[in-house]
Amino acid sequence: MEEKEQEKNELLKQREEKLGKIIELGLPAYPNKFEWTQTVREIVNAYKMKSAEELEGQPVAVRVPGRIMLIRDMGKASFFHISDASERLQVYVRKELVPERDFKLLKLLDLGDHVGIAGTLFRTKTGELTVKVESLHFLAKSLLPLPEKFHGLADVELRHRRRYVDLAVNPDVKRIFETRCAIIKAIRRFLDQRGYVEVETPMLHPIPGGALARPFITHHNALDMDLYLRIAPELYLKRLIVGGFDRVYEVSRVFRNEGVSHMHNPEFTMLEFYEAYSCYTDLMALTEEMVTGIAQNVLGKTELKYGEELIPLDGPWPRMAYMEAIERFSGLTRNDLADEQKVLQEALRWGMSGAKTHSKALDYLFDRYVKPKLQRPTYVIDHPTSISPLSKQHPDNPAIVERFELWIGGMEIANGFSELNDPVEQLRRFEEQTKDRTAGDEEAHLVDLDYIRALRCGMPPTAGEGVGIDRLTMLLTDSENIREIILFPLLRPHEER
RNA sequence: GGGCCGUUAGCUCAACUGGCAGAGCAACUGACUCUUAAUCAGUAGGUUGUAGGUUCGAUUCCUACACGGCUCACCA
Repeated sequence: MEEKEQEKNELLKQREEKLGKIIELGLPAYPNKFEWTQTVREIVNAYKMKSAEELEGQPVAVRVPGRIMLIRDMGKASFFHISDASERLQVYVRKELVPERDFKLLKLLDLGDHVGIAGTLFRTKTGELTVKVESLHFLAKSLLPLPEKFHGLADVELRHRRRYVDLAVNPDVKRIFETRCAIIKAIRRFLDQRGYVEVETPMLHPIPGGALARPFITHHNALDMDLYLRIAPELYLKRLIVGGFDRVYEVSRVFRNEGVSHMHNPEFTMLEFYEAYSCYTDLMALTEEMVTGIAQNVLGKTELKYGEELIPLDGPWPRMAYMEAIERFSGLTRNDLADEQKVLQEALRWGMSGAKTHSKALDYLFDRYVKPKLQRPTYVIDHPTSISPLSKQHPDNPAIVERFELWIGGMEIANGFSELNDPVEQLRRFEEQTKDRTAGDEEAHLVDLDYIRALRCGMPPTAGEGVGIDRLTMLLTDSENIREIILFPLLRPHEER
């Protein structure tokens, strides 16, 4: 059994032997520190435009760490590339130019090893920016080989299971996550400038609320109580509005115990923000400014390429009432849509499963007919009250609410509304939801009596909004699968071999 | 959860109708002091996802299972 293991890991054994020889050279196996002055990316950015003559006239000394990605050994001289997972830099080692021990070290290096390079910049005769090495420093060994230098790691499953390898060999992957970071930073900057306060509210909820979704259940031992991983921070943020934080936001993880797909990961990141003394039209204007601002900031332009589509973000973004949108794209008349039987039939014809209510069936038709058409930024507004238990009704029509969804590239990017602040009406809505739940709708909202108490204390007129950071990132990085923009997406565990 | 497709060397992929499991890269040995996926000569590397079945013989056909991709259903 053990012999078999050893045979299996021949590549591992070879590299362990090389590490042994490196130790024999008197070098530490895992040194603590390399004093560096520049990163690979800094060097490439700063000197990529400098000519050979400029580099020769004013020699640039560098000390740069990196991982070996490619070796071209020619006996008494050797070229290799080091990488910081963003950029690559060529390095040239010549036997007569480095200490004897460094040259011996060179022969013991493998693809994937971390090294520190000290030397000066020059250009080879083919024009590539290169470091002429004066000393070579061993930093850490890669005992397992990196994937092939040309194709890299292509297997999607392995890329996501072993993100560390994916990142190391595929520079575009690191770029996507840098863009994700830039998006979140731009959002914070945008809201901070407008007087928003960033807050943190509980992730462990005694009553899950703020969205229509099934929660994850967990348990607190000392208190012996079940808790739910939050499905939305909404109800806590509005409690803060009651308390006098007029503008709050939270960027954080929410958890929904639903299916997994190219658009859904069980944990994902939401921005939610609430602003007192505003209504939903104010937030539509704000969102337009924020999203175009982020695109400008992150991409340097306001036109997106998403899959086959070219999507200009220029405003003003059209607003389309929910019922009118269904009418327009389904070809059904207003009277048809008012007829519960007709709507149910139409939805079942499309493949809706199980018994559903009139409004659920309408929403189904919306997904089927309208959603794919909403490539350019569009606000769908004024949803039915029955599917919006936390939104405020129109003053002149209680059947619909002051709500909007922002659709771009066929994806729902944001959802906002004027917040319902009437505790009596809110309790009535919760009780409606309870009926749905009794009828078998596991996603229906639960009654949160403490939230009702908060509303009774008086919440000012307020508008609030949630933005799916993952979807926004997909849009801005032209990613079709949510797993491309989540570092460690949920996967079934796989037996290690 | 349903349907379709996939899983072969460390990585990327071949293998016709069932007939000795192959290449490139990586690795190893050697040559090479400006290379660009360096080149040249040689070597080694496999329980073909797992478990059964059919067959003289299975990477190939059948069944089940595991994991993944696409898609449909539900959700953001």
